[in-house]
Amino acid sequence: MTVPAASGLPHADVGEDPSPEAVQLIELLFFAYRDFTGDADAILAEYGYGRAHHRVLHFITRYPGLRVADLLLILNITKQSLARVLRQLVEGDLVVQSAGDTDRRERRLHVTPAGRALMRRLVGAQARRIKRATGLSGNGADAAIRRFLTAMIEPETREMVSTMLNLPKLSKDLNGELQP
Amino acid sequence: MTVPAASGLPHADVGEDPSPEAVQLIELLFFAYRDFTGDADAILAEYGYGRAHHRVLHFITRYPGLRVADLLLILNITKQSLARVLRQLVEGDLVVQSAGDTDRRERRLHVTPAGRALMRRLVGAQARRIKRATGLSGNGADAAIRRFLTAMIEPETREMVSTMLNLPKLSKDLNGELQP
DNA sequence: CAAATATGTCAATATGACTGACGTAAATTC
DNA sequence: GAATTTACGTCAGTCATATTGACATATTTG
Repeated sequence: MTVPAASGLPHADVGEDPSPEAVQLIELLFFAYRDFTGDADAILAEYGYGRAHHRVLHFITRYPGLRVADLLLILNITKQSLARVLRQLVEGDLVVQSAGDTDRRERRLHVTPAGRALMRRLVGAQARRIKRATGLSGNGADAAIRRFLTAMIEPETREMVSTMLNLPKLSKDLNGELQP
Repeated sequence: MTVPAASGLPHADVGEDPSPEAVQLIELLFFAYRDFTGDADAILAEYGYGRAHHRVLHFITRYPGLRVADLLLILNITKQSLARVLRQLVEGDLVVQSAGDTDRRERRLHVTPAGRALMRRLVGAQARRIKRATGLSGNGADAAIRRFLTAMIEPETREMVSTMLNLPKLSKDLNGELQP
């Protein structure tokens, strides 16, 4: 398989110096990510939701018992931005909130069966595309791709992602929930 | 190097079935793309531009002499959406328009020196991140990553990207411009 | 009890996208 | 040469997602 953006566009020209390989990857990332999110967008549109809802639903599904503050850290948005999306998910009965066990100010977030059903559809669509892509990428490509994407993440963010659920407070609580 | 999202989050849970590897890549894609665009966002903010301007500037830089219609196809947006962004780029003297040689209805788009300067900064920042990431991904990872990202693109889009500048009309005109 | 924390909410604003309708100039077709 | 099509622009209204800033409420903690 050849690389479209290169094979088809012999006369491309980006400034002076920058490495053509990097520029190629910049374009591939743009198109790949756009179509990747497109899978989910189409499904979400049926429900009247958008990407923001997807992201929230995803992380609540992935890390049940997540608090609002955790979501804000993960998504890197303001609570005002989150509020509307989260309210709609709760109103749509995809997510439920409950006061924290030890700290009743906290709103622990959980996905309802309906939310799980939607997530299955979304993950299904996106996983299908990813499976196809990794399948076409050759043997052992999987690890290389994971390393690449991981290295693309801002070190700070990377650390946040990896350590977030290990933070004393959150980890303690989550373990309590997940290993009862 | 380990994979944060996996190593740090042993208790993750997404629905029932979906392959953990795919789910992991879904998350990595989210964070990787967010931080990747973040590089450019920070620079663009200095100029009062946004991602939309970046995309337009990128493709005009990459394919000089592009027509408005081509941009609409590439970006998959409406002309009304493009109009404001393009107008701002022209007003900001980053892009110039000129009537087509053979068809004077066309607006052939070109980047000005100022536009090139901005693009150099943007590409520089993004290329740096990509270089770092590919560098950390091991030998031969480059090809695997390109194949993966290419395969992630919707086949239709993929074809569009690869053939667009080979279309009789555009290819002819562009060749005339690029190989005078 | 006072202070800090977790969350919610009101209000105003920006960006980037959309639909629909209409206009204009130039090329193409009959 | 008139009619149609094409390339592009523009006006108007809307929506989704995000922002900043200010303030409210409940609960925990020192």
